[in-house]
Amino acid sequence: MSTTTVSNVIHGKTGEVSPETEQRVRSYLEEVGYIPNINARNLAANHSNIIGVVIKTRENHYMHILSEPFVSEILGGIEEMIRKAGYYMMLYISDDMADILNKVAAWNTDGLLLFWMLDDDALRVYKRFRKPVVCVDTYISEETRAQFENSFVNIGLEDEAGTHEAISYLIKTGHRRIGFLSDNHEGVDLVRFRGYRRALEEAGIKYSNKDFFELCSTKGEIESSMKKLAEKAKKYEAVFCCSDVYASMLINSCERIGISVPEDLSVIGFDDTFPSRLSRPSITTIHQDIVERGRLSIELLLKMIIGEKPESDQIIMKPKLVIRESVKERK
Amino acid sequence: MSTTTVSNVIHGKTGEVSPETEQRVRSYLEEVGYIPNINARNLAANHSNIIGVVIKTRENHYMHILSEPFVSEILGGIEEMIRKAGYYMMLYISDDMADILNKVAAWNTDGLLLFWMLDDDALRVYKRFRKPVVCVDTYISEETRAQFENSFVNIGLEDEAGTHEAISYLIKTGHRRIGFLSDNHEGVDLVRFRGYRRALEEAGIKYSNKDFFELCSTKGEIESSMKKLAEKAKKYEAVFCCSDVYASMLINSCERIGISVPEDLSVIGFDDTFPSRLSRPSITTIHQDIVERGRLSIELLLKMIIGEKPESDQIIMKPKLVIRESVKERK
DNA sequence: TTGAAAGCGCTAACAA
DNA sequence: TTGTTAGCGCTTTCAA
Repeated sequence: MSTTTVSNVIHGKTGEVSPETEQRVRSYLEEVGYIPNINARNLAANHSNIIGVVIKTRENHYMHILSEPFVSEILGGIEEMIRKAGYYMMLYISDDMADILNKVAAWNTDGLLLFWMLDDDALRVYKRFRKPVVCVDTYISEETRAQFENSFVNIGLEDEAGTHEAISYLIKTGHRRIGFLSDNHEGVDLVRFRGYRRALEEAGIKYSNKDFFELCSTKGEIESSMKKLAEKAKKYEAVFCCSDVYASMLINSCERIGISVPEDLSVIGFDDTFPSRLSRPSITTIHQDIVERGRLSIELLLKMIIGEKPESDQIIMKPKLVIRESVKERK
Repeated sequence: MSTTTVSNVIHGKTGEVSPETEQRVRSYLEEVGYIPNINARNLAANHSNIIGVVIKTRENHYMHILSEPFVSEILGGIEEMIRKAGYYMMLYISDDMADILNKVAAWNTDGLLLFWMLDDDALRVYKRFRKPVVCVDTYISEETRAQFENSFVNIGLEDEAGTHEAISYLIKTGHRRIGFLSDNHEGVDLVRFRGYRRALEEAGIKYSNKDFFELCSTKGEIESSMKKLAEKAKKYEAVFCCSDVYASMLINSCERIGISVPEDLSVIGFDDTFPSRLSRPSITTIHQDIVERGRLSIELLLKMIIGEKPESDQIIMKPKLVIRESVKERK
């Protein structure tokens, strides 16, 4: 009963082992309560069965990134998929690229899922890592993508079109003074902003910088910031919010100062996360299938890990408008 | 420049290395961009720098456990603490004890954080693991605790007293027909139920089995189940809910069938998670410092990992009532 | 202060 | 079909 034989039955390579031996080995394993040492296995096999999930955060955000409904929902899909495939998930949360790069290199996981990374940061990670990488919500140029040597897929969303649809719907239902609420002006939110601008332009509605409702989302300031924006909303007929949570918070702030939603102000959200259904009025929003997107990203990553080349290095999912109660038709 | 020397400077044992050599080693490390291989290190040193976080789930729950506000908030505190201490977090989510036991043994993490585990399941894990364990929200008998050989701390909450306070408050504000809403009847919720019963008894209010609002929280059924409970609530003056999310959902269901909160029905939640502030009316609830509890649990675990014996094997935190808008004084 | 060497538990190539 | 053996990259003991 040599190590090879034992190793073989452990890994189910029973074609190479006689049934009797296999049985013998199995009962022995059972008897001693054998548990493989994962570190040793990983070291020898040069893989880890770990998928690293990297989330780049902003410092001093008003809530921990794991509490963001979008994040917790997509992580749910991701975690489940990883677990069911027999892999382990390791979370790297950080706002520091150098830190991320080190951890990624040290652990040498089998694959990496990158959230909200900038174009060239994603590339830096890959240069260091040189194993399969899937990006979520990264706007990445074709030239950059080409440098990933087929070990890369970006899985995104039609943010521009989705926002355009939302704004067009507002315009169609009689709104003209429409604000755009966000806490930043880059990445995903920037693209959504473009969709907003395009919809306005197409309807011949002038945009002014004032129409950008810039929320300060840091810890001590978000409430007061939202309060100010609610005041400002008095002059508007509708506000598009870059997340359902912000939409929900805006509705509350408005109701508190006597602006009734949707009677006085229409509010529209994005993502169709849990809060949009929990809010009252429930929130009209742009739906995306978050859990499915999480699952799909892992599915793709897993395929690359076993050596399959992805069919395309970019998958862009389509969101769609879900009409609930927070938008009112105006004459 | 031998391996030992290099290893010594990496680990800061510079007492054993001459300054010149140290400098030489450091610049070499810098030059080649040295990154330690974590698996090799762990194998040799027989530790992992990983803290395992085990969450035992119920199958077919209406939302992924990571999306539960309580879970995501406490994980936020946990993740942050683990990261800042230079450790890594590995999540094991499962509803199967055998599975959990195997993973725990295979990975041989430095410590384990156990969520909502039953008394003897926690002990089984320890018997297998034999390293520091911290339990969160586990009701565990003194005899069981004694078997953990000082490598154990339970960090709980005064669930009974908290609920008692909530119910007493309802009674004081003029409510008598008070329901208790939960989706199970064990562990934490069972203890809360006892607090509810005690408060009723002390006020001389009779309890009937009908006063237990049992929510079916599985995927396809939660909405209809909540709807039924809202109907049932017509006969009540107040309902205590075992979570803020349920309180929020109940409020919505009630409003939809014309029961106004708090005018017709008072609703009280538990935990003081984000939804209690996001709801309208905002929810009167029992506050607990969730993030702090997460941090504290890791702090204790870390201490045990470096060999300190915990001062006590049980830390029970105190919740407190937060009065918001969902309870109305009745004459 | 430095270096040589054993060994952590496993995989996999190769030999028998 | 089974067994032997050389690493995987690191830590640590012991000798120089």
